[in-house]
Amino acid sequence: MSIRHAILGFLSWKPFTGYELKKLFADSSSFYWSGNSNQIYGCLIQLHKEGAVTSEIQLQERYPARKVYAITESGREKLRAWLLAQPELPEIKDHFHIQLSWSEPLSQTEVDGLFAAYEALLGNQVLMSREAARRGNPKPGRSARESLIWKHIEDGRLASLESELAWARKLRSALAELKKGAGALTEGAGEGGR
Amino acid sequence: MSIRHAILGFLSWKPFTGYELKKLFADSSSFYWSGNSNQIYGCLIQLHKEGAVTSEIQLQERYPARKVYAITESGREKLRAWLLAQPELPEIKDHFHIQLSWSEPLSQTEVDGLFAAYEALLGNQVLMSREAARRGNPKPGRSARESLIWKHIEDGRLASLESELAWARKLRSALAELKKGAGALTEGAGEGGR
DNA sequence: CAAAGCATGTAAGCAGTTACATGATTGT
DNA sequence: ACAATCATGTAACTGCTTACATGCTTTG
Repeated sequence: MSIRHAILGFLSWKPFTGYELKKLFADSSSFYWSGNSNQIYGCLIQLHKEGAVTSEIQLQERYPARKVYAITESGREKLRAWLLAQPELPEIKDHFHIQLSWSEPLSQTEVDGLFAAYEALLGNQVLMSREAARRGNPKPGRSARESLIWKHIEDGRLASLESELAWARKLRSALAELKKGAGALTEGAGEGGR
Repeated sequence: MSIRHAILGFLSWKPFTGYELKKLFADSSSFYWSGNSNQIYGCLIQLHKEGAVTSEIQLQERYPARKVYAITESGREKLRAWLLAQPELPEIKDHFHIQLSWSEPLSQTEVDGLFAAYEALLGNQVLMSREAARRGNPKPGRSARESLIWKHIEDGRLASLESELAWARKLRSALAELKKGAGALTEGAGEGGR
C-alpha cells in the first residue's frame, strides 16, 4: 500500500489540488503519511502520465495558479482493483516498547521518567484526537455506509490510543509494586545493576 | 529509531552472530523488522567500524565460519544514550482502514468479503501469537523487572490484535444492520452506490 | 535427490523523510 | 518587520525491502 491509492481515494471523492491533498494528509492521523510536497506533487505528475487523473490549471487573481486534479474512468478502475485486493494486517511500530525491552541498564527512576514522558505524549495525543473529532475535519459522507465506516475508524483510533495509555499506566504501577516488594526484602539493593 | 538500536539491545543481552540476529528479528513481531541479511550484516559491519562491537571469528568443523559479535563499553554507552532519549508515539499503518475508507464504489457483498478476509487474517495472527507465547521464544530474564516488562509487551500485543478483531466484527455487523434497515425501507436500492 | 539449515555478504530498488527554491499576499 | 498562507516543484538522503550469489551439511 502506498500513498498513490490514498490520493486516488481522495480524488474519487472530489477534485483537489496538490496543495489541498498535502494538507489533508498532514492533518489526518488515519492517513498516516507526512504530506510532504515531494511525494504528493511527484505522485500526481505520475498519475497524470498514466492517465488516472486529469489536471486543469486555474488562474487566480491574488494567488498563484493552481492545478486541480480530477480522477478519470481509468483512475476509478485502478482504485477499484486496489480496493478489492487482499487486506493486509496493520503494521505497528512500537518504538517505546522496544526502548523498554532493553531498559535493563537504566535505574528504576530513569525508567519511571520514560513512562512519565510517554504517558504525557499519549495523553496529549488523546486530547488532540478528541478535539479533532469534535471539530470534525473534512470527510466524505456520500452514504450512510461511508459515514458509519469513517466514524468507526475514528472511534477505533481513539480507543486504541486510550488502551495504550491504560497499558502504560498499568505496567508502570506494576513496576512500582515490584520495586516496593524488592525493597522490603533486600533493603534497596538491585538498583542499576544487572 | 532504527534497527541499530535493537541490534545493540540484543548484543547488550549476550553475544550473537549475524545469522542468529537475523532469526531473532524474523521470528519476533515486537521487533518488527523483516530480518533481511542486507540490513543486519551491513549494520554489524558499521557498528564494528564505530567500535560499538567486537567480532570474533569462530571456525567450525562442519559448518561455515561464524562471526560472533559482542558489545563494547562504548556500545553500551551508545545504547544507554538512546534508551534515555525522548519516547516516541507508536506508528500505526492501518492499511485495511484506508482500504475501507474508500470502499464506497464497492457493493455490500464485496465489502463483506473484505471483512471476512481481514478477520481470517487477524484470527490467524491471534492463534499464531498465542502459540508463540506458549512456546516462548528466547528472551532475556536478567531481573524480575525485565521479565515483567517483556511479559506485558507480549500480552499487550495480543490484546491489541484481539481488540482489532473485535472492532472489525462490530463494524461488520453494524454494516449488516444498516443494510437490513435500508432494505426494509427502499426494497434493495442503494447497492453499488454512485 | 531435493529441500532446509548454516553462514556471510552484495545489488537494485522503493517509499518515504527533511530541507531547499521561488514568489506574491495577507494577517499580527 | 515578521510570520503564515497560497502554490508548485526539486535535491539529497535514509531506512528498509526483495532478490541474488556462494557453498557446504543435514534431514526427509
